[in-house]
Amino acid sequence: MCSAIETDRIDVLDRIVTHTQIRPGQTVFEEGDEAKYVYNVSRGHVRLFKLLQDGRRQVTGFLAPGDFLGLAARHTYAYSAEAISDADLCRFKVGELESLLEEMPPVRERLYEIANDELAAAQEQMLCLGRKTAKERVASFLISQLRHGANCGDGKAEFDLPMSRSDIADYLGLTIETVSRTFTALREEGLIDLPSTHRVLIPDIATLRASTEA
Amino acid sequence: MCSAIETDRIDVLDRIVTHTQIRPGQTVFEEGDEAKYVYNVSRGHVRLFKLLQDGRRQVTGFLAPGDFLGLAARHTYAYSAEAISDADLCRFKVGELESLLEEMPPVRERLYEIANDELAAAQEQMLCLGRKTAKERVASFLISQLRHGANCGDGKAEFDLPMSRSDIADYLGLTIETVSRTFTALREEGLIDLPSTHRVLIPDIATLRASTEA
DNA sequence: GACGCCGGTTGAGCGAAGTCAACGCGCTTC
DNA sequence: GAAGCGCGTTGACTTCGCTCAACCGGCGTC
Repeated sequence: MCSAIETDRIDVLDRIVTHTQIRPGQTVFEEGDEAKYVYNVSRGHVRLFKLLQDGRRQVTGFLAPGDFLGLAARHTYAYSAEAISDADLCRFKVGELESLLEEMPPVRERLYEIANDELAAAQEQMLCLGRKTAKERVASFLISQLRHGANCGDGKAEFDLPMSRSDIADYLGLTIETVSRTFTALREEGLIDLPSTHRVLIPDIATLRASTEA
Repeated sequence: MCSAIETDRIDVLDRIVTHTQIRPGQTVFEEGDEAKYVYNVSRGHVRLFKLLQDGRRQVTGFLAPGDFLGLAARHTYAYSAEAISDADLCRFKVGELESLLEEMPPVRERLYEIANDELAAAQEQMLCLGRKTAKERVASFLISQLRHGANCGDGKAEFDLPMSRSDIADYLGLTIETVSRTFTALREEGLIDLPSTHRVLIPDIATLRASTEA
């Protein structure tokens, strides 16, 4: 648990951490809530999203075990967070984490790097949303999910997609129907296989990557 | 110059800063370049963008005087940067800035806040690109540009747009033609006025803000 | 085991934004 | 001051992804 912190510091962390369990669809926090806590996902998956008044939703990211949640918050959270599946979270009070960081500059450094990676991912996603076609977006999404899942040697990979088609659609700025149709099209082209609804097999990663642009 | 740093530290900064001038369209750095420098804009405007192989472009942000450039970079820059107009930049070597920060924790804190604000802006932009209509995107863009320009009391505001229609289009994930048509439509609805191509007057900020969503 | 529900897929038609093309206007150049 | 050019606007037509609707299959309930 809380695997991003060096294991020899676990004892120190135990002083300030609380473990919580949440059920699918349950809210961790909502956009605009006072940012009192930072979380780390130890089990399950979480979606981050923003809403418009009329209900349109933009999913800004998905979290897997090991990922942090609420790090970038200043004062209030800039997005809402909900569990996709059953999930376990480690919760830190922002203030206590802060004083812990005083003692451990390398950890602060690491958190800064994480924030930078998040920013780079956000910019990549802007490119996707602003300038890519539906097919390119879905291909990009699958490639980006690769790191999380088991990548089985040579050019192949097979892994689970823990989120629903609706989550994927709201992440890619598309509709459910377009996501579904695009999955089908990629399958018919032999770029992917879908052993079951939430499982993807990529027979040749390089070929799929080639269809993420141009 | 370098106005984001407290003025009583200017003497320290002078030790490590280099001033550079660039012309419109000139490149500051390109995506993938080794991230040796951090910059601060002291005059003019800069655009940040990513390209796809076939030339499609996504502008990820615009910088105004006082804004930092290259802060979030790790190892290599994640985007390219070009001057929009004639611009003056302060340039710091990353390593030297780093050691300066060791002496000045509050400045590091400030840079961290800036990075977080950037991330929040990126997420807001994802919402825009993924889920808003052309009209909502243009209205959101105009509202976001408000802070930079002179805001003349009551509900009114008037300011310059330093970037071209093409830059705006690539920022909003639209075409030049759609941006132009949308400006015209907003003007015909009385939501904005366009005294000249690069100047905007917002007669009632609240009304325009209302058309940024729903 | 029949029923209802939910998530996903597929089909038909539509519409917002893109494409292609013409045109206007201000600036620079000669 | 005529010519050329870049940028912006406008118009006509096309298209990609959306909307609306039907349908399918797995799963939980009674």
